[in-house]
Amino acid sequence: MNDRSEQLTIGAFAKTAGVNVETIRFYQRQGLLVEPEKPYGGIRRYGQTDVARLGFIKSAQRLGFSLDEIAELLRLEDGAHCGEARELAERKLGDVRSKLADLQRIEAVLAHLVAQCCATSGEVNCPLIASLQLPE
Amino acid sequence: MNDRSEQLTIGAFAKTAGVNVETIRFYQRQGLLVEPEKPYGGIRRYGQTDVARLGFIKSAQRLGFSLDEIAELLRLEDGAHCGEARELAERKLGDVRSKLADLQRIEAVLAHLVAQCCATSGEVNCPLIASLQLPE
DNA sequence: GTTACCCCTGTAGTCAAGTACGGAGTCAAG
DNA sequence: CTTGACTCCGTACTTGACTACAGGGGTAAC
Repeated sequence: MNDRSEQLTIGAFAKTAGVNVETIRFYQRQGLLVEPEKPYGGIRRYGQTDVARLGFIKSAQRLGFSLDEIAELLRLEDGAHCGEARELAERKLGDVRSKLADLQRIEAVLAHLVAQCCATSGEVNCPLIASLQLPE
Repeated sequence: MNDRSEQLTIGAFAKTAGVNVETIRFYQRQGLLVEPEKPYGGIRRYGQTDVARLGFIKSAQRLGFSLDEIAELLRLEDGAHCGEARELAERKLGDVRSKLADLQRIEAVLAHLVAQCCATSGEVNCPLIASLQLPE
């Protein structure tokens, strides 16, 4: 896109993204982030697309995606062939939707719990657990 | 409740819940599951409430809750005092809602991607990443 | 020109969450 | 009353995801 934004050293990149420098190197080794080529004897530089990509990794991770799964998600953009990408996307979409359903159930129960708490005191068995026989 | 259901050996319990026996023992050590007291020189038995509880643990885990967080959630039922429980529940509710928002964003983008894939071929930069500058 | 700060590469250590295993005991079937 | 499957308990190993560190080098400011 615009080369102008390729300003950040790895340290600045890490700070911007709120992660450890070592984490970036680790992701590079895992193939989640690309190491920009470095100028002769010089220092690698990072830009906004890298920051965005790392932000995405961290977000997906908070939702329980493993690094391997995230790598798959990322491969959707990194030029995977069309059919393959679509299939992958559909599978992930299924995953995501079932996670959504789980979370919504938990949300409902927690909200209920907050509302009911201190209101009822006769009940003993937790609605949280009771309502969470989720299908695998 | 009904003692009749306390039938399962740890092996049967594990099979029912779809986990490894060792995982159950591990959760007991971590305080996520209670070890039922065992009859003199005998074998411990597990019931439906244990199965449900374990199911809950696994569900919460798939959503990215750590075992420590799950332990907190479980403590909501296990006789935490009311105010404390409510506070915890509210905090978790916040977590859950932000996870929901993240997931919904991912869902939208994936769905879009599946729909668009093979339809457009001029675009290069991934909407997935572009749309996922989530606030921490 | 040396001090401070950051970069590069590689290897090793940590922490959470299991998973495996060895040795002894239990229990039901044949 | 022994055999096979299972339980109990403890300890050790593994995997995923970092995190730290050692040893070497560049560059910019003083």
